[in-house]
Amino acid sequence: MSQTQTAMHTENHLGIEPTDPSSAKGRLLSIAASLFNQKGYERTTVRDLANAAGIQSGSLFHHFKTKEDILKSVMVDTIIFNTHRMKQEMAKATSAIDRLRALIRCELESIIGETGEAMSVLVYEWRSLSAENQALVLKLRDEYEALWLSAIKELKQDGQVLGDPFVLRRFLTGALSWTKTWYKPKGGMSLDELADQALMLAVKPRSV
Amino acid sequence: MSQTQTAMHTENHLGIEPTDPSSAKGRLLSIAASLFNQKGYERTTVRDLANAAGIQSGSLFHHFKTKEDILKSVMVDTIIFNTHRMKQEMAKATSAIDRLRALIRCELESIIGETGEAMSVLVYEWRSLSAENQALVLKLRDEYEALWLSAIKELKQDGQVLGDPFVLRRFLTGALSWTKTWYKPKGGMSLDELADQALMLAVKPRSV
DNA sequence: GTCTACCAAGCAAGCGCTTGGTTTGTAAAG
DNA sequence: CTTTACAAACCAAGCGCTTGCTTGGTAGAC
Repeated sequence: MSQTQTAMHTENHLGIEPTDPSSAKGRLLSIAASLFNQKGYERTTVRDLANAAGIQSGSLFHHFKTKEDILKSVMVDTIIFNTHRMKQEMAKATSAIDRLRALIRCELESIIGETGEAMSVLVYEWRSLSAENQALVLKLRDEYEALWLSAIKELKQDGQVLGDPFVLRRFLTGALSWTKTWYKPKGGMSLDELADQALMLAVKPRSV
Repeated sequence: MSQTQTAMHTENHLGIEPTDPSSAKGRLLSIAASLFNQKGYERTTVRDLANAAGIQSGSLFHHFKTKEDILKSVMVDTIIFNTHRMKQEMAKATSAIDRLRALIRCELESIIGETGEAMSVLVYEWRSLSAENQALVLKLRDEYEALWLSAIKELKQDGQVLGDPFVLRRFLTGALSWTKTWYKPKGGMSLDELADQALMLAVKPRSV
């Protein structure tokens, strides 16, 4: 099941290892993320996927049990990868507000950067998962969300944010994920500037 | 094409009339909105729709040219209806901040209230439209968005909002549409309280 | 007597997935 | 170095089913 893992130590609390991106399976997952993002999961056929990968449609089922298994793998890999990166960035920050800034930057990076297509799939193709796979993804998400809530609650205690931390996190989830539909890095605004505008939403003006 | 329209004057600047909700066609649209929202457009078959309506699948094509025509009608009707309501509420507001509050309340109402299922379809099933239908919906959306931008720009001139108005509107779009996934009216928070929390995001604290 | 709303039946195309067999990469055995 | 062994990766073909949609016809309303 698990191939030789020479690189990063990216295990999560459930003990699930991400797929090696340079393996054949990993290449298929990145193609799948791209197509699922462009056309949607249901509109993407196994023949589309195979065609983009340059193989026969039946050969996909050597790597994955079902089509849904491909979708699940895209989602799980993305969460694990981004949770890992976020933890690393959080550790570097020194103040409460820097921690929130790091979270916002990481989330924007994951949405707009290289894992962006997979992140969109994670948000938009949720309903196409079976109940069991939804539960699995949800469990992985919990770890990710816990990081956000602890950072916001810390700011709340310092009196630097208004309103309910849970509500604020959810507003931010929506606001940040939606950037995918309109933000273009070449449009004059850098990702850091975008992150600062988002931070402006969350935090009281006098404290920024 | 257009049946006798005794009720509301809900024409828009493109001259498209909404479907009468009490007609057979209108009933089908509300069923379609519900199923498209639950299962997604692609996963919903014409047989599912017909079954929920208590008719044969072929009979659907007496009312709509294609399956996509059903999706388009759901979306167009929803935009026209909500733009109309928003204009009415805007006219009642007396100050700039009240106008923004009215916009937020209207959008939340449209997302969480009776048209909520259709609004979700509008956001999530965008990709399933052909290019021509996407352009049509986009044109209707422009009128809706113009209302938002004028209200935010007015506040910006008074110095009551930070950051770029376009960016702020887009953050709000995401934040508000995302409420669909988590907000439950029975959970203790009223829609007005939710709207106030959203207003808190947009406007400087000292000005609320 | 025409029009709207519907039914019953089914077609052609496309779907996810299976099957049995072939190629390719790797590594120990001779 | 060559041979043998074996699993991983893939192909070619197609099965059984579901899909959106069409067709020719009928019941009831105004």
